Amino acid sequence: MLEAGKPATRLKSETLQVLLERGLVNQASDLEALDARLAEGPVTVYAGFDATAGSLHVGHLMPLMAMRWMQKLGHRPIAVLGGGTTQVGDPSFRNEARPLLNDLQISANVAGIRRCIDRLVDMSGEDGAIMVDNAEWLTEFRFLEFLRDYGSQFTVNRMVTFESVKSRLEAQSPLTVLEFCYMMLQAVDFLELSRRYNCEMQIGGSDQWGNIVNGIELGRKADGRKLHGLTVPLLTTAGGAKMGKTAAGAVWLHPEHLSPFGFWQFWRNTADADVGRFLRLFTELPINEVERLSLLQGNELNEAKKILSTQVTAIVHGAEEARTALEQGEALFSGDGDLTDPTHVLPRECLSEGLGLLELLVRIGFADTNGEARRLVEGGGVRLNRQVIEDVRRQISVGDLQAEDRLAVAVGKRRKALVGFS
RNA sequence: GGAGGAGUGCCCGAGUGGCUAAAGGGGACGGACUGUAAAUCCGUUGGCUAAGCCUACGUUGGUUCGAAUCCAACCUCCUCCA
Repeated sequence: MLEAGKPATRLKSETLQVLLERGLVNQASDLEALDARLAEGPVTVYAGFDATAGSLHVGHLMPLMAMRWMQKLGHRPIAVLGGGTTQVGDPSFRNEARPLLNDLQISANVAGIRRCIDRLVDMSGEDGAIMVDNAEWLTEFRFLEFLRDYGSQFTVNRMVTFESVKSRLEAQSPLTVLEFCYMMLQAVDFLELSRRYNCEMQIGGSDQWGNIVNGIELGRKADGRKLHGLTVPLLTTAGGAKMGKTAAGAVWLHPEHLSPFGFWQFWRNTADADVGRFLRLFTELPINEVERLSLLQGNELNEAKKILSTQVTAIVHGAEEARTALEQGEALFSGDGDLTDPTHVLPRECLSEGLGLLELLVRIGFADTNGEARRLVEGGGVRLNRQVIEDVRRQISVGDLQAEDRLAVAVGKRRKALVGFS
């Protein structure tokens, strides 16, 4: 295992040096061979994304950043959408089977994910990145044909040794043949991509190690090709916790799942101890700049957090959105600023019909239930137009509206909304 | 196949007939402090039209005025034996 950020002087390839320096390397199948290959010239590299949700989240940013760096350095990325593999469900490190998604959900999810990836790798031009859906080939196989061609290349003996399925087997929790075959499918993906696009390298999360290794072995057995694998580290906080959750849920990359401002806020709230590492991982600032920012202390570190937030938001949502988010953040948190554009719009009629404070909080998503809203109010965490309200029976009326019929609602220090009525 | 043990709220875990919407811890959220950080302290943490009602301790039935707690069957997991 390699240590992130450690300058690797013995490496020949710039690519691997950059990835290491950025902290994007967890383990590699054959580091020296990979280094030699990368030093030789451009390679085609792929990472796969299963369509289990309508958006990718911050965890997926790691392999995507690795692909961006590689593209910058002249390599060609392929983003593989798991339209086929999602029909099976990856059992890696899971203690029970995932609920299976139907075709409709999968294709909707594929569309959302496509949109996320689109922003992160450059698809333009002849040498641009490629996006493919593995349903393209996986759905074409006939069962007997598949078993004969590929089933013969895998032994169950070997397959059960993988850490990713071990705990499931040891716990005697049922692992269906369907799920068990997932690793074969991902291996076939790699083989297929090597044949179609001359793809020689796969990047994935550390939980993908077993699946990647299977692909490498299949490439060697079936075609006698030398394929390479690289995993990125698991995204954790300095506290060691798995990362990517906020009060509002997962940190999604798709703007319809999480607003660019919400995304910016997530990064703005990074713990001090994580700033340096995150700047390295999720921005493209030169490494000496990253180091300079990491050395800031105390209050000054907040500047680094803003830079981090704005940089990452720019990569995921675009420079324009990032600037807006930064401005919003500044306005909202430096003194008496308020949001300028409504974040939610409710029909005007609900005012005359009688809109309770609790209902309002639920409607704008600041609470899941009336009970939760009640607790927030009782705890003194709710403000209307910057006034703390502790009356749970408070009704919202026309008199509460400020200029342009707007109502500023805030919960806690960080959740703020501007509700418009029309 | 035989014997024993276990399944509790988001997670871990106490609870062996009424005082139990269920101890304690973690997490999460709110408050104080601060730097939109960490640490610390305080509070909250099933739902509802909140007085009251409803739903909850693997599942389904049963005993009882009353069950997370007792009984039966079933499901799942763990340990030991074959």
